[in-house]
Amino acid sequence: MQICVQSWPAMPHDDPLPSRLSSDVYNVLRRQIVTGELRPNQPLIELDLAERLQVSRTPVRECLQRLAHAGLVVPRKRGWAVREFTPDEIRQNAELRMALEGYAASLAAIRGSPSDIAAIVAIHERRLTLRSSDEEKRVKTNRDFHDAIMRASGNGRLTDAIYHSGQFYFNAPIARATTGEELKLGNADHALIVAALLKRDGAAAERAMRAHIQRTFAVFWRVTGLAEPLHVQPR
Amino acid sequence: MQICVQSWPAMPHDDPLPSRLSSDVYNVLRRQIVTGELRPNQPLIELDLAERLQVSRTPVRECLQRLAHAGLVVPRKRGWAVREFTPDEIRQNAELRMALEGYAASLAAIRGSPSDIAAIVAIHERRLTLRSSDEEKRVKTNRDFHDAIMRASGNGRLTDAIYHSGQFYFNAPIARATTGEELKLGNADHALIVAALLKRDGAAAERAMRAHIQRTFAVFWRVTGLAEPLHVQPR
DNA sequence: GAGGCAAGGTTTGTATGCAAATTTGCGTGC
DNA sequence: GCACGCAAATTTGCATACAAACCTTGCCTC
Repeated sequence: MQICVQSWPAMPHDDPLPSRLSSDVYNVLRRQIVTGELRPNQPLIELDLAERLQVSRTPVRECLQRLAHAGLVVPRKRGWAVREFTPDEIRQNAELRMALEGYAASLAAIRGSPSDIAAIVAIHERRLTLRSSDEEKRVKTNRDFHDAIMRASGNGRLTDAIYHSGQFYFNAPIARATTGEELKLGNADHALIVAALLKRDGAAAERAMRAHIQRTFAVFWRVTGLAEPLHVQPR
Repeated sequence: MQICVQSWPAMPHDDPLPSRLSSDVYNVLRRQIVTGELRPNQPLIELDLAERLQVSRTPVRECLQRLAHAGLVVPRKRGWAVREFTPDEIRQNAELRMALEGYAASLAAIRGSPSDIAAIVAIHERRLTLRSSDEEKRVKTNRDFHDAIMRASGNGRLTDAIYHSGQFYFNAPIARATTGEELKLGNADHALIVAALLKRDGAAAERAMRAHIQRTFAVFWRVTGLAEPLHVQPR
């Protein structure tokens, strides 16, 4: 087969099983769902997908099972369709991220090794020197920053869950928005998080991370023009 | 086919796709993994499973994809094996639950409807009247209690994530152990959570829930005889 | 002209076929 | 007795086959 893996915006949690076709199919379909190339509620016809990707139905079906488990695809009476995310579900996901990344930040502050913390600080400082025009680098260092904190938490399950939740931001037109303005605003928030980490103050780190994610999503609603659901602010 | 669905301890998040064979297979295999009937690291031979369950390899393969995505099964160079959970991974999962259920409790306190809260209180009080010998009812009301809080959080994504994480507690011999002593200690913890919910104090509810889960796992280590990993206490 | 029924075409859900790749077992040589 | 290597037997990964369920469409009837 010749699944055309053109270069695309790096995405977290690509899931390559050791040399298995269904894994390539998974990554391609996930990207197409997540970027909106496959529209919400669009029915997914196995044979169509198989022909487009030059594989048989078998890997496609296996991949659909995983997408369904990931929550990106929903079962219909017959077959599958791309899941549609309502604004409320996006809010719910933001809250999920606040729970997970907030806790990760708290663990990082408490038990991250000195070199873990140093790595986070380094990423933060590198980020401060970026020219505002270099969007790609900003996206990357932002991800690096959050990744480094997760890693410092010393909890792989938590990290997995965060990656998982990350699959939900991107649904058209979310991808563009979350990589756009949000990133310009982040530095002040990041500085607060870094300060808490350096003080080894878990509670402060958790608060700062939650506030950061919440602010990010406030931007998101504005940029996308979606109506912000009520109760984004839990406390 | 005649997958023998004998009565088993109720498990969260049975995942029945609308009338699909692979879904029954999924629930059976998940249970067998989680109860230890299928041992950690045991290779899963497709044809074996298919014959045991009286289905063909196709639904088995699809089900394995979902189990892999759930993290209960890991890919080998060739085929799959039951994932082995180390004590450290179990600790990580406990922390994940603390993050998720703690946040759910906080949301429930802040925005749960009066009837949501009343339902939680009712479950708690029913639970107080149970005879300690009635183990099955205790297990059930415990689950009801946690479920009701999740529901009161008004966040389905969070709820899903909690259910998901729930798949990991039970690995032999966990299931039996968690129905024993833990439950006796639970009532006092539950009372603290209920009090915070009634006061609509999100931060207190979150603290109480985290402490409850942590205590549960402290019991777990003792009962199972596994070595408790360091750093269970994050603050 | 509208509604219902039926027939045909899709599309799925499951089963099976086939070749490749890995593992197992045995024999041989050291 | 141990190690190495070759061959046979599993067992997978992918493809395809087949029947049942479903949807569409067109025709017939009222």
